[in-house]
Amino acid sequence: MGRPPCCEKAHTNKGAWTKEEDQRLISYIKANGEGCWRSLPKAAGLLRCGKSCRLRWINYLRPDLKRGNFTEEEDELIIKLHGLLGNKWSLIAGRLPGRTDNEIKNYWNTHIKRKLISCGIDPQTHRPLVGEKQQIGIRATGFTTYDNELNLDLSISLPYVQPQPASPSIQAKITSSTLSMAATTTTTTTTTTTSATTYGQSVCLCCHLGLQTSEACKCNAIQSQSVLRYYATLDSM
DNA sequence: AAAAGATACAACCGCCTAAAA
DNA sequence: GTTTTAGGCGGTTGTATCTTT
Repeated sequence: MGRPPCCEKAHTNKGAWTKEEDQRLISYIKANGEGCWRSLPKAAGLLRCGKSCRLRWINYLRPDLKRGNFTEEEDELIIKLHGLLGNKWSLIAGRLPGRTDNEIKNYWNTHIKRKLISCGIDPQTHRPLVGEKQQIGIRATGFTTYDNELNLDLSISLPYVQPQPASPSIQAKITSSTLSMAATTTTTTTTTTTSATTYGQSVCLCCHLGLQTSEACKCNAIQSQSVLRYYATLDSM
């Protein structure tokens, strides 16, 4: 009973992929597209399990991968998204075209973590490390600055759509979205920054977390800054 | 120049959920 | 309804490469 396994574990290769294996995988997916990883290894003539093929393709072979160093903008966006989402690497990767969750996770652990710690910021909580407050700037809003390099100002927003007369059905759709984040990055915010009034009543992350009384709550000061912001409608709470 | 230590990242592991048998 | 696996995810490890001593 149950599904048969996709491969015999004893007869699958492990470890680093060879160029030949890569080539087989690429050719197969080019010809047949991504699909059933379960049947792919056999069909492509690979002695690998489907899971391994999927990982190799997604993290390394996909043609739309960016590779190369992360830009300052990407750094900043990762930090902001991490502050909002935590270790949800796949969600973070979804906001960085051409980057994979694995790549971002590695980058976070090897670069950004250290960068934050050196700034006196706890990489998990995004709050000042104990006894480090004097080393960093604390803005009047209550948000921390990273030696004036990074802005962790966070709020939640719905994806931007062209403003148009809202029909009742559209309004219903909009308000039913749950904590959907704006598809805006620091590289695209110049044209897609969403104001708090785009979809009616929205609240910032602080409100969402029940921290309305916090100094960090800036619901009333969200009008026109071209930084990444997130909003969620009250209906979605 | 060699050894030791630090860093970067590809790949694996284990867990969870949904789907197939 | 139950069992088993695929697919997806985050955490961790192994190892090649780089830097420091």
